[in-house]
Formats: sequence, structure tokens, C-alpha cells
Amino acid sequence: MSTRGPRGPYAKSAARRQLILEAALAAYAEAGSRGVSVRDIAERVGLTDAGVLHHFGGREELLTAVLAARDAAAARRYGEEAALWRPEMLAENADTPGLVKLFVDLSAAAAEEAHPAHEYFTERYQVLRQRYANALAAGPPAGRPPEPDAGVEPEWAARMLIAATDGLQQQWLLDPSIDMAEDIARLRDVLLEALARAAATEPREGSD
Amino acid sequence: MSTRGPRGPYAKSAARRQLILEAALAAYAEAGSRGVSVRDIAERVGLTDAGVLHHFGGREELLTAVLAARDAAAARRYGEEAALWRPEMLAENADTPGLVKLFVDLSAAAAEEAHPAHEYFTERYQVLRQRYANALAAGPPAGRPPEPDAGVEPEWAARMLIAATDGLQQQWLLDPSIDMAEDIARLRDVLLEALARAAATEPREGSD
DNA sequence: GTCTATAGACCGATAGAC
DNA sequence: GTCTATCGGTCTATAGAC
Repeated sequence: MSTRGPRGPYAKSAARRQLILEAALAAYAEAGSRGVSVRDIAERVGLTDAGVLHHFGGREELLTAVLAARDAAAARRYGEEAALWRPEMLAENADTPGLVKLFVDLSAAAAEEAHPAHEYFTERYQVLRQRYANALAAGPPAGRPPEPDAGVEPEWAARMLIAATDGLQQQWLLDPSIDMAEDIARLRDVLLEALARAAATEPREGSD
Repeated sequence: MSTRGPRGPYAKSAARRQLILEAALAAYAEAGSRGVSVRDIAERVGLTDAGVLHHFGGREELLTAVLAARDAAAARRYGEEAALWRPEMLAENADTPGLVKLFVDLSAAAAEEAHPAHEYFTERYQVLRQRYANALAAGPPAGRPPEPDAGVEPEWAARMLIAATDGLQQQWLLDPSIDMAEDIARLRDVLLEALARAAATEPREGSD
């Protein structure tokens, strides 16, 4: 390991990769929800499209790397385990719709078995599910009691049920052993119970 | 309205459209999770790609029509209101991953404001949310009490939470007024409560 | 090793023949 | 109105300049 600075055989390449990654990140962040071509990214770093692709092997590989870089940055900021107790991370996403769009696009495309991100997403979901399951089983950290039933209302429950249905399809495409119908029926029942309990606790809706 | 059969000025066009729609449906149903090009569909009906697009105006419009046709068929089979109480519909999806993939792809692409399916999806979510909210507020139909807490376990809760997070991003892209962080935090708390209650009811997990 | 130039394949969209 | 021929754009692959 040289201590002389960026002089090793791969130093330039690594630096270039990093530069391209940042350019791509910026391009998507600015893109609103429109598409980004490899050419767009290449222009930002003063290369041709082929030059950019040289460092990643292909377009989809590049995009996968962008997402992975984002994951890594988030993990660095928030730590690995905390996601469950820090939904503020999601609020941060709201500043960069382009990157949200990239995530949604890629996770759809990754359903294809031959897609470069296929394994990445498969493993990501496995790890995430395991981690969430453990955290949920352990319960909330001390001094963080779940709020009562504040805000548990039909409109919210409807959003959740629809979102879970859509999102579960993505997981199912990568792991067909998931029983979507049963999973969602159970969620519906749990939401109904929560709604009933919230109504019983705070029965002053519109009649007061 | 002519009673003489397919002889009106648009009869041929309507028939062609129908034929193309069916070919596209079949192509996606067979496609596993791989992509389908307009060319693929065109070959099935013995046209060039441009010939197919002529009837729909563009590729994305064609795909939107495919999805709308599928929605209409489902509504015909199950009725409009029943979706909540008939998650079996989801089990049916499991037979045609290609169409599930199409849905996921399109709903991602439709986030773009200029996308032909943008309004379709925006309205679809609005209608669906309203319908679900009403149904959830009304509670289960008579003779259909929610099951106790059977199957409420951490692995299931993890799948739901991740799915809801992913799916909510899609809704948010179309309606940025949604507060993702708050919505998901609430769901987490409700799931935690459900898990706690299930554990209290049936405390024989692994210790018996 | 890094990158450009170039050529090929595929795709979707536009202009115009029938 | 229906459809084909053709065009421009994008990604990939390869050869070779630096």
C-alpha cells in the first residue's frame, strides 16, 4: 500500500470512477423525474459515452453502482441498524425525486434475471427483511414507546394498503415464494383492528 | 348504431386494436419478466412496429392501454368494490409475472409528468385510495370478522414495512404532498403493537 | 490502463406511399 | 385511415491512439 498519494496503478481509475459516480448522482438529482442518458453523464465529466462505460462495463452496471453508492452514503450517515427508528431518512429522499425515480426504475428492471442488479436487489431485500424482522421482534428501543393511535385514520390505512400491495409485487418478482394474497389480507385485518381501536380511544370525530 | 355488424367506418380499426391488445397481453404473459418490444408484438399480428403504433399513437400509450384493458377485465370479473375483501385477485397475478412486471415498469415510468400514463396513474391512485378508505372506515362486511392475530410475525411485518416503503415512493412521485416519513413511522408503530398483541395471545413461540 | 473513433444492432418515431 | 420505409437516437463491441 503506497503512502505516496494517488500514484498507484489503479489510482486514476478509482478517481475517475468516483468522479463519474458523482456526476451521475448530480444528473439524477437534477433530473426531476425525467430520464438520464449515459451521454448526459459523459458530458459532465468531459468524456464520450463509451469512455464512461469503460469504467463500469455497461449502463445498467453504472446505475447499479450509483444506487449502491447512495446506500453506502446513507449507511455512513445513519448507521446500519437505525433505519427502522429513523424514518427521517425518507424525508431526505423527498429532496431528490430523481434518485427516488432511479430506485423505482432500477428495482423494476432488476426483476429480470439477466439484469446486472438482479443479485444486488435480491440480496438487499433478504438482508433488509432479516434486519427489520429482528428489530421488530426486539421491540422499540428503551425510551421510545410507540405513540398511541394518533393519526391512524382510514385515508392513511388506504395509502398503506395500496403501497404495500405495489411494493410487495416487487419483492415477489424477486422471490416468488412470497404469498401476496395472504400477506395483504393479514395487513388489511391488522389495519382494521388499529382503526377500530383508534376510534374507540378517541371517539370525537366530527360529533363534538 | 348499426346492427349490420362490423361494417362501420371504424370497425376494422377497432378490431385491429383489440387484436393488438390481445397480442400484447399474450406477449407479456409469456415474457416471464423479460422485456417486450413493440416489434415483438407487431410480429404476432403480422405488422411492422410502426403499423402497430399507428393505432395507439406511441409505445407508452399502447402499454397503458394494455394495463387499462387488464383493469377492466378484473373489474368485470370481481366487481369494483370487492378488491379489499378479495385478495385472491393477487394470487391470480402470480400466474403472469410478465404482467406484474409491466405494471411495475409502467407505474415507475408514469412518474414522469410528460408520460402518457401519468394522468391515468394519478387518477387511479386517487380513486383507489378513496375507495379503500371508505371500505376500511365501514369495516368488514357482516359475517367476515377479522382473524385474530394468526400469522402476525416479525418476518411478515418486515415484508410489509419494506413493501409499504417502496410502494409509497411510487405514490409520492405522483403526489408529493404525501409525508412518507410520518406514514411509515405510524405503520411501524401499528405493526409493533400487533406483534406485541399476537405474542401476548399466543406466547408459545419456541419455548413449548 | 485509459480513452476515442467507429461500426453494428436495436428500438421507437416520423414522413409519406397506398 | 392504414401501414411501410426510413431516419435519428441509444447502447454495445471492437480496434487502436495515447
